[in-house]
Amino acid sequence: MQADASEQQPAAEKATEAPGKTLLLEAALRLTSTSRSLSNLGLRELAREAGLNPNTFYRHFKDVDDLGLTVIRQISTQLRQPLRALRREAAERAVQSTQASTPMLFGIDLQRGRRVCHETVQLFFDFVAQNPEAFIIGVRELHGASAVLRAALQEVMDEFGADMAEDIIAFKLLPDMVNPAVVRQVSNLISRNLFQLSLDYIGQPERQAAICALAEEQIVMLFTGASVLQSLGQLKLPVE
Amino acid sequence: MQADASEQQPAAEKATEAPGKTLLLEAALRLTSTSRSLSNLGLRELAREAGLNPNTFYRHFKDVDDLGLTVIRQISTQLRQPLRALRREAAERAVQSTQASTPMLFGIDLQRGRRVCHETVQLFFDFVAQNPEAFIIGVRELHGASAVLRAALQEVMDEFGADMAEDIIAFKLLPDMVNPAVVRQVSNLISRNLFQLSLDYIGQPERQAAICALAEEQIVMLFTGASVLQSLGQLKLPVE
DNA sequence: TACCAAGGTAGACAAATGTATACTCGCCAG
DNA sequence: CTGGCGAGTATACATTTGTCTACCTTGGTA
Repeated sequence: MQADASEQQPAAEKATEAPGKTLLLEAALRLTSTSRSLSNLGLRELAREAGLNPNTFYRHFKDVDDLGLTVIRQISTQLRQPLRALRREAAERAVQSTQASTPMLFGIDLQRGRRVCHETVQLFFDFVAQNPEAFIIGVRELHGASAVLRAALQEVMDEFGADMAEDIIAFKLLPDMVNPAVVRQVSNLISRNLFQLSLDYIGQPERQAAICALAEEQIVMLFTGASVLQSLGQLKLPVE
Repeated sequence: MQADASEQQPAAEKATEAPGKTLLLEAALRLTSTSRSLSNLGLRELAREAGLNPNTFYRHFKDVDDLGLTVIRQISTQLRQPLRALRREAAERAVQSTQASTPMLFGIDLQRGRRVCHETVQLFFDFVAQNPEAFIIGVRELHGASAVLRAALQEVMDEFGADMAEDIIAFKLLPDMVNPAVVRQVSNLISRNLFQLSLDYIGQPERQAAICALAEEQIVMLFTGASVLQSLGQLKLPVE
């Protein structure tokens, strides 16, 4: 705790990280996305994959769980803002091509909703294709054997859901009358589902178009259902 | 096949299997639902947990993956028919208490739908509470590290989804006009989601009521959305 | 100049793992 | 009675793993 500002910045950037640490983290990504699961990769195997001495591990991590947490944090920051940015881009792109005709239905503009949805899903899966390991690890460890990692990833997923809910409200993709709590609920469901679908997308390249379409339909269904039910006063609010 | 009276079943009615095999399978259930994941439990640890000699493993299984597949098959037969039976029970129970007033909406009977949904979800989560390990393992290995187990479980999940779709059509829970392919799609989504929620249900006993309600709302939303969109001709059919 | 800490390596060791070979026991058929 | 067979055990061994202690290298700083 002193005025040494040259390095060691907590949550800023990973500007100057030890090369070994980076190598280990990359090795973890490689191994986990193929053979192993984060919770159970040996530190020796890890070092081997990274081309380092086993003991180097101890210089940077305490546990394997410690490394796991680091990976998850890294993934979180790697995905979160880009996903938001991408959503904004999609929304603007869709709004931009708006015509005058707006046949409303229970307070929802179907045409526009579909367009936003289409763009968003498109960009989302492009993004998935560019960061496959992150998604594989994310979904895998979300239900993995390690309680610590599960909890951490659960939190990350919640953040993603919250982001999405915020954006939905900001862009008025659902009618104003829909309760924010319901929006959050829908968002959580959608983001969970999108992450699951991302694995299919990665694993079955021949079905990519179908998967996109599927995701789109599901989202539109949920939005429609929520709007209709809300406008009929048939929606029970999520308790606590 | 024959009336051999000499029976030995410890806790479950496993026809006439070698006691060691049963012990090993039970041990696998115990270990997997807590600490480990099917894909990576050692056969020695397994034998230890079962109170057996390590080599006994080889008498019954070739690999750990072999054992994994056995466990999955066992889980599948353990869940599939009971789940269907439970759904029928719920449907009948809900239909039985039907009054005359049936305010239709886009071809869907909201009141009745809600009742069936409520009963089904209720019974489903009761069932989850009675077979926690099966659900934990199911969801965990569905995204686990072993490709073989993943594929096997994916197939199981598809069967569940197909069952559900059949029942939805048989019980006319969605209007006839809704395309069967769409029904299947909705069913898959719902069953995926229910399995995910089952983990929350198991892991957070204090939120059980909330989770039930959540599941219910989500299902109703999807059904409503599908019906409304279909009746407006706004549903794109899933390709291929 | 000397120092020192961070990053990385080397070697060693007990423990655990997967697997092979060989043994035991109870059972039913001939 | 005997021989084979399914199920379980005992022992052994090479490999792999996590972890400890000690050493080397580098760049910055007092």
